[in-house]
Amino acid sequence: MKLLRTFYEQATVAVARQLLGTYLVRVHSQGITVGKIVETEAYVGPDDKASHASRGRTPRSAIMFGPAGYAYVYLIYGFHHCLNVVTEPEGYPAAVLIRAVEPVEGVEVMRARRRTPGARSLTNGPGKLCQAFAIDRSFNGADMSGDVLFVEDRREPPPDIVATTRVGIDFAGPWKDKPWRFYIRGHAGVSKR
DNA sequence: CAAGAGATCATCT
DNA sequence: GATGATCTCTTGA
Repeated sequence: MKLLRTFYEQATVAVARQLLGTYLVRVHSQGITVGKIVETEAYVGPDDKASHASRGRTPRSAIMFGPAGYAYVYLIYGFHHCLNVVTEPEGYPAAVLIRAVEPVEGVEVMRARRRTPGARSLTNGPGKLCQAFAIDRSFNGADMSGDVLFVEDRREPPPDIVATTRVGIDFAGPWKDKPWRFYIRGHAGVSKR
């Protein structure tokens, strides 16, 4: 079953944890790609110094202030796109970054879009999975309850979750120590242990 | 296997 | 004008 707005309106950390073990689906004319979500990070509220929303509402961060269930996609380091889903009620800026998935369907399409053919490194990082799933800035603001990009809950038993600190945010002061990165314990598709 | 450099641009100051 | 919610390749052990 497809995850809808009511799911994403929950507390961000709860959404980040519950997304583990669900399936990211991308419908494209080249073929459908599906990946099991194995790693996420939560960016929570106006005070989280690691979050793009910590400097208030800007043209870029405005989407995080909006209603839940929409995609927030941005370009980082001039090269890579990162995919987030906006969470919590409208007016409260928060989102979940999808950091890694395990390729499930459409592996050949993913391989064609990626540089390295190594199956294990196709989608084990936020920039990598965006490339493999053909997700770019045109998806910023896209409705993730729609038919092109969405998440499916296939009702599997909940995974064993590891909570640890987020990656690449050393500048965030006390907020860098928040245990808001989550991944499935022991899973090979995680970007970093 | 680990560490480091370089690539490159939208966004905010 | 500075800087990143990263990735890949190269180097050296």
